Amino acid sequence: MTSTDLAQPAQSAPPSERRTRQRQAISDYLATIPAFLTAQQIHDHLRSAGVDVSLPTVYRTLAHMAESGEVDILTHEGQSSYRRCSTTHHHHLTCRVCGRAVEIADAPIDEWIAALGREHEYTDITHVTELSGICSRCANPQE
Amino acid sequence: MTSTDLAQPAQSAPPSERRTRQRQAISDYLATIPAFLTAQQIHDHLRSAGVDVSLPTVYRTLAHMAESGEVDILTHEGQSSYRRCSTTHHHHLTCRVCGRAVEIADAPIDEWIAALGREHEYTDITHVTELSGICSRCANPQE
DNA sequence: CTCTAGATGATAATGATTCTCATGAACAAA
DNA sequence: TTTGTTCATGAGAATCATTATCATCTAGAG
Repeated sequence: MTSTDLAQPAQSAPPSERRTRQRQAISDYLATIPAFLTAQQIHDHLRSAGVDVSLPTVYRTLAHMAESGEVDILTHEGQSSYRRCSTTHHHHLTCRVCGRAVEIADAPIDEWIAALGREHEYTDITHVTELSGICSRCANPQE
Repeated sequence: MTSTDLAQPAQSAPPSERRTRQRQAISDYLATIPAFLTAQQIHDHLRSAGVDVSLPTVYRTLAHMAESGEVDILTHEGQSSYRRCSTTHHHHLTCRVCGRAVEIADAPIDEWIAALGREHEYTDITHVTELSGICSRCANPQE
């Protein structure tokens, strides 16, 4: 942590990111699910699908994926949920019943935010917007 | 919850809400602070100000106040923070450095949301928007 | 095949929040 | 003012998601 850290050979090594059975399984599973899931739910599914993976590994993998932008994190009542996502800035409209979510671009908000920044003299503004509703499928179950 | 709820004697008893020393102290303190504070922070302040109050009571009181709309709850990294607020629907622009927050009305967003609902066939949409930035005071500390 | 850094699993630790339950105190009524 | 009912409080334990520890394993380079 001092300025005399060992001189790394050419700074060449971005922490290697090994492809393991567990990471592959988690990533594959998320690729098929369009809803937000908790680490527990992901773990439960993989176990019942015969994939032997520990809960800490699920958390560690999700943390990695979140860091690299592969998943979004949504926090609700003190619990985090995860969902694969695109990498551009966007929001989610999540169904409160089934968890199905659609991604929403945020163009109209950006202008509004820029104006607020000027008005209140805040700089470097970031925003988190989460939308939830009832999707058509859950609103009309018998259709 | 059904249409045959018990006929309350004149519907006269809204759970009584006693005014206690502890609740008064918490409420008074929040009235003076324009930033989001954790239950811990509130508890610490009150204790060091000589108010004898337990942490569970702080949590209980904040829960009551949140239910009645007297405070807003902001969740960050699994921790909740609380701040007195006005009762109309609004958002916050919070300083990432000092926590100072300003309330923002949300008019422009409502229309956008209504349009999204129609487009994706989601009904009954609610939204949470949190904005954070750097306030002018923290951006220019020596001024 | 060997080597080694990074990955994993079992387990314990952490930390915010909530619950339990015996005791204390508002406040309405006498 | 005194009493009685009921809600509020405090101390401590319980919960529960998440993270840390550490010995063991393994992907992938050479």
